[in-house]
Amino acid sequence: MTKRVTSHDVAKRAGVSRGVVSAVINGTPGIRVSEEKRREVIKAIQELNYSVDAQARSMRTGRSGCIAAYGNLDNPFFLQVLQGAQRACTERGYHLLLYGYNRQESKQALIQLYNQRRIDGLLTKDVTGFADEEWLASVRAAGLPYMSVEGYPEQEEVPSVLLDYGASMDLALDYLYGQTGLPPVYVELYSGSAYAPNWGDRNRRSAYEAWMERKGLVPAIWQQPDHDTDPQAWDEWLGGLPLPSALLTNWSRGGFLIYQAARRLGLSIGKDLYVMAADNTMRANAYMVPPLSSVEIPYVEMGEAAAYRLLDMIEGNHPQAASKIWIPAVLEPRESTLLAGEGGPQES
Amino acid sequence: MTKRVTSHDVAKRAGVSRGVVSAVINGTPGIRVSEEKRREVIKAIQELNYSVDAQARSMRTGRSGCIAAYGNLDNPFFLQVLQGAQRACTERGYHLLLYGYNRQESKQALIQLYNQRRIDGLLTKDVTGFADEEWLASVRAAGLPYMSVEGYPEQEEVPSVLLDYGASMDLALDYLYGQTGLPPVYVELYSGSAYAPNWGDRNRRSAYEAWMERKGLVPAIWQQPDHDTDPQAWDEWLGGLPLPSALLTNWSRGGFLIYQAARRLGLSIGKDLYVMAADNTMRANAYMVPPLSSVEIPYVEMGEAAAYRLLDMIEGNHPQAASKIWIPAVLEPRESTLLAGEGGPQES
DNA sequence: CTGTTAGCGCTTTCAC
DNA sequence: GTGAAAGCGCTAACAG
Repeated sequence: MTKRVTSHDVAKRAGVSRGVVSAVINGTPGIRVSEEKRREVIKAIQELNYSVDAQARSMRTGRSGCIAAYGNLDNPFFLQVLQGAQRACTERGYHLLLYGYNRQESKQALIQLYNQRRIDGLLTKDVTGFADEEWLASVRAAGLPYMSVEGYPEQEEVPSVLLDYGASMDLALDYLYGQTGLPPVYVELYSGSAYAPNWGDRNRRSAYEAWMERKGLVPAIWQQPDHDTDPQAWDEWLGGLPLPSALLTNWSRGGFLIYQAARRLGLSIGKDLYVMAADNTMRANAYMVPPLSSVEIPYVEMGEAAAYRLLDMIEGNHPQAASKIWIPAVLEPRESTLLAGEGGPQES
Repeated sequence: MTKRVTSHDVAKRAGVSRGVVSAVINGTPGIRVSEEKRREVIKAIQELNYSVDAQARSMRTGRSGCIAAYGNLDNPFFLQVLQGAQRACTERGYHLLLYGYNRQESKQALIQLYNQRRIDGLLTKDVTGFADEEWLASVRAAGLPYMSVEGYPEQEEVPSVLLDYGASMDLALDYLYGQTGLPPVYVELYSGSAYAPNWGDRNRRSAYEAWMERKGLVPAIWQQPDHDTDPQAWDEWLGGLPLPSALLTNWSRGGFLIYQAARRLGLSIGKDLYVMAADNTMRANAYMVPPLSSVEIPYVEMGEAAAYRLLDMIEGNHPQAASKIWIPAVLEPRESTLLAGEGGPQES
């Protein structure tokens, strides 16, 4: 193992002192260095193939240059958040550490990471509407710079990036109604055995009701559990609908269930039924047959926004503005809402 | 900002010297410390809420305790690889840094990371059959411990984790044939304008041919480009098939295209056509209607295996065994290959 | 404006 | 078996 090249070596080679080398590399504000010496230093760095030792620098400066992202690694959305965060980190010269739900390694371990000076800040991808006071208390006690994606919608003082679910419903409803002229029926799935909608779904539902009211239409909501689905109930309900009908479901899985029921009943999506989803949890909307229209949550953008804000907090640039960042949903029109004449499937 | 608690403080409080503190924390082999003092130290650590400064430790030891994972953040599979790698890191006390295809920040930057002592090793998720001699040369020159997932299948000396595509085809074909008793037709998609199958697809194809030959069946291969698909060609081909037929496609996207054509022709999957995919690139097989049977690549496991091996290399535990790790594919039977009587959709 | 120097907090060798 | 001390490589404060 050949000895490591240090700033000392560079200084010697360039005929300057180590402080100058450091100043050249870091562009230290208060330090002027003549053009000639600067060139010497750069030349020496290249000739010796010198790289700054990240650990030594971090030790000296007290900054690790890393932030951590924590989330559910089973959830494809988390990858998008990571992508956004990664982009932001690269641009700002930071590094991104990845942590996921693992065994029972609690979130407290993330705070340890900060105490160990391994990270300068933390970003978590939470489930919509998530909030945990105890966790917040730990974060504050540790002084850890922190951003949540999709968490803490109702705690104004907690920095987080949120999607405006109400606006996303309006977007979907305007589109669906504009396409079909049919009063949209809302298909609301819920998880677990009892109906207990999370923050996002509560917003969706009330946005639906408000939208219908504005149009002078009467809300029609069909509510079903996500698990242990009862095909017969779906068939009866769907069979009783006037044809054609326009359906908007809160989760993309609702689209899957509707497609299945339609298949059993011999109904055609895009002719008998127009279907749209208010999210893309399955990440499969584009692959359904026919592809399922939806409004989607731009997780990449959310991750990016969260990371930028977090880095601002770390570097003390945080504009004391509101701590919430609101991101708009994106409309993705696909075939499931195309009228037959518009390039939809030929029903021969 | 209150001053940081150091091992010095702990030592003072416990009435020992700093070396002892370090020995207690790290369980340093060559250093015996009396049970009493050990207890004192642990008590002091807790009372002072002391955490080791990761940077200082790394600086001293020359190990960052981090590895980097690099891959395409647009690709959901990469998340699975990450999940496996993360699991391995957690278990072995390492940390995982995430890097992705970004702007033109070339892979060379990853080698810089090693020169900066920011990482101890690198894992890349490559596309199947990927190989890049120039990159390998850089890696070797830097002495960077390195593992590839799915890359370098034909360079025995490059450590990588690979899927046995031949075996995966046998698995799929045995299942499909066992279910249906029909000679499987192979639907082979390729990307780009000219047919230039990658390593995985070459293996798949020859495995198909060999399997058919073993059964005394005559191979039937329908080859189509993945992009700019020609619906009419698909319709004509599919319409000319005897019914029922059993279809195996190399990519799950082939399933999508088959489903679309079937829909146009009014054919029913699970009755007229049995369909199966040899991978799950779209990550949507389970959400197709009906759900699409497939053999899938256990990327989580591959990521985990790669990370463990990489950590072994870093820590010098690498058993000089073969550098290739072969992982078997996993069969996922779903409705698209169920005979009608077996719980498939009721075709009323 | 440039050079010297004092640590950052830790581990590990070396005396005791 | 235990404690003291020498750095790891860097940056920033301070002299010159």
